[in-house]
Amino acid sequence: MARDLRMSRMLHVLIHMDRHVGRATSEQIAQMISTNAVVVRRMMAGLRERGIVTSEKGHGGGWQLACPLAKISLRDVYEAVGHPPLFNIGPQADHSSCLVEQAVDARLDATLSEAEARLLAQFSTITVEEVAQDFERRFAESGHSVPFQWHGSTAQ
Amino acid sequence: MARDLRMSRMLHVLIHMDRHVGRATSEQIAQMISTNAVVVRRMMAGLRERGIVTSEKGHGGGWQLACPLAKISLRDVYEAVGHPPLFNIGPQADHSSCLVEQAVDARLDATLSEAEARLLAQFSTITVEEVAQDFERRFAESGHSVPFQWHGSTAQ
DNA sequence: TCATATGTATCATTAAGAGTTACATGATTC
DNA sequence: GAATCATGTAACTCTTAATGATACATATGA
Repeated sequence: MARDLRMSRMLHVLIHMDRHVGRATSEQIAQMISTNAVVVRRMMAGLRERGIVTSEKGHGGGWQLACPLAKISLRDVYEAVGHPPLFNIGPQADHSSCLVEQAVDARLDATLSEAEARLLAQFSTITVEEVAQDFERRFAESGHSVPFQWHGSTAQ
Repeated sequence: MARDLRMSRMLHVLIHMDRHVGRATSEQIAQMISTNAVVVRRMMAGLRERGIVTSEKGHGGGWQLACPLAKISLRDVYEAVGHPPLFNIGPQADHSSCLVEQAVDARLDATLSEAEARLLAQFSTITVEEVAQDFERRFAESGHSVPFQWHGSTAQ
């Protein structure tokens, strides 16, 4: 399929939970990000394992933030969704006996690894709280009366 | 499928052509990199458009390098294979009306764009000739008598 | 006990790279 | 100029990983 959307989607959900909904069920979160409740549980399970959210079963259950957004970096979220491969390009995974291919793969691997380390370091410097403040700036500048909109958010 | 292998494969081919085979048909190149001749033509067509190789039809035809490896950077090869998407992660392509999602996507886009610019700049600093020399170092250290091996390379 | 919600296994769908087949076109050799 | 060789390209299929969907078990609260 296209790109891995999990990190983007989880950031979206975390900010909504902090600024708007508080506790939310998988079904409600699925509507926020236009997907299925099972997909939400799969992604949120990773966040729970990292201590970012908690879950409760049964009546009144659902998902809840376990720490302030200022304590969560983009890297935390990236790791929580299973640190999917960052790059879409690269050498073949299996090793070849061809020395030319080995040299090419080693160079590409080294270059991409360095870029990956830099990008992850950058992710570490950005908190979800900062992104939430980005949103609030956009809201203030938009003149909208309601900061959130998703399918069903006004009908309920 | 997994990752985009075109850049890696074309680097492999360019070094083989320069150091070993000179002119080669699509079928011969396909054997070098264990694939199909049509796949080779698709990739090599991009290199030809950028002036990196030339092609000739008919008897004695095939592909030939059009410039020294020292004049070709990894970025040239990346562009030649159609500058495929660098990253496997990122926001959705289509824009949302949700301001939270817009803020998240803008942050991710900005961070990834910066990382992309840095990586492409790094690609620009590396020539294919340097990678070919990496290979020659490996060959010298390996003690092998034949620097190249691929399916059929010794039987023919 | 029943309704609600997570937990999870299993399968279907989708998109993009890669692989394949078929055939047209051009170039060389005889 | 006919046969052969090679590229050029359209039109498929195959494969893989992310995503979507269904079914059902388990736990919790009313």
